[in-house]
Amino acid sequence: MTDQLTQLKQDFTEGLSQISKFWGFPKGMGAIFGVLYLSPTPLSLDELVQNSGLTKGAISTNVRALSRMGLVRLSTKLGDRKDYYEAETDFYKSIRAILKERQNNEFELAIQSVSKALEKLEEGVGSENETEHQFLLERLRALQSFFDALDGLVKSVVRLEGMGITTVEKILSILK
Amino acid sequence: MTDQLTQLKQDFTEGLSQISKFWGFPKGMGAIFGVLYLSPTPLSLDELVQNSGLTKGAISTNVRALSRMGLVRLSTKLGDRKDYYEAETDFYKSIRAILKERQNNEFELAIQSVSKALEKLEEGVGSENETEHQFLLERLRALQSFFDALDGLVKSVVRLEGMGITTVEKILSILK
DNA sequence: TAGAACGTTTAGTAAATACTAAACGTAGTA
DNA sequence: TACTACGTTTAGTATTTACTAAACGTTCTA
Repeated sequence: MTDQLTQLKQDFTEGLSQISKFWGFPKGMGAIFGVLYLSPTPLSLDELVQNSGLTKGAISTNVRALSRMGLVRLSTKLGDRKDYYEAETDFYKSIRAILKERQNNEFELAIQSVSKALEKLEEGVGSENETEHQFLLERLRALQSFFDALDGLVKSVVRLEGMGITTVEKILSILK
Repeated sequence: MTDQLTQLKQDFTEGLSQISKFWGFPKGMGAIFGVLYLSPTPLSLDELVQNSGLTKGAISTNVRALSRMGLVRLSTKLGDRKDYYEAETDFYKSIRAILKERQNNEFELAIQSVSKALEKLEEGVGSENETEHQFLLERLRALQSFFDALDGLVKSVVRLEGMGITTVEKILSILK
């Protein structure tokens, strides 16, 4: 392999590392995905060690996270007990998986914290000061309906089966 | 103010802190926004110190970031040299501002790293091995067109003037 | 049953990040 | 000019996070 090509691949995975970090994922996750995405064949854990510079442990945990998010698929060879990993190439599918993953964790909790507060207000907490009570009710209700809208959006994207470039184009046409 | 109400407010800002962290922003940013969002009147830096538990320095920098993202507005009183801050209540407006902010920074760079790699490939780097060269071209082109689609989406959202709940509903109707 | 070849888990460490405390700059005020 | 009231910047620190190295458990093989 030419040095230039090696360099190109390194730059690419470096770029993906940045993207990964940017979206709040570990840098290494991006790097691992990058290596897999540029590989024509599935790679074993040891091959990933060689190509990414990370150690087994790090790759083991990161690759598991990637699998959960649907960005990486596990494959095996008959008579070979190694695990092999390959990059998912349908990014729209991945988006759905990632949203689904996030939905269950922190996202739902965020919504709950608002509705919990709202509940208490409606039960009468703080109603001694009527104007403030009214103000808080208003604000929290507005926030809740915003979250509900987002939640609905996320849920319907997660449900979506045939999402792809045409879906994006349809949305674009709405946004004028 | 009742203890219950104080507690409710604290729980709420705690919740916003979590959300903030989740989306890759400092925890304190969420807390500051939470305090402002629950205040009927704009607050000064010192009032924020009292209500958020953070120090002046932290608030100064966080509030600036919030301003840039359009989540907080600065207001002043005549004959008073303090700065006063209030929460933006139009969240759709905020989304646009946040996307705009992010677009210019990391997001664009990510796209560039892909197209840079693609460029080199098309200039012939790595073409000694024809099948691999072809493979890499294919993969990078797919990734680039995905990024382009996202970029278009983000750009049109940023441009959007009257975004609101109806926009969300329109999109929902498309997603069936 | 012993050994080898795996992936996983853990304990410790390095690196990144957000904060505090205090110095600082600047602009109003006596 | 000196003093005060601000917001900002900086240097240092605490906390969090992601990683390494190594121990570990399990499964296959001789």
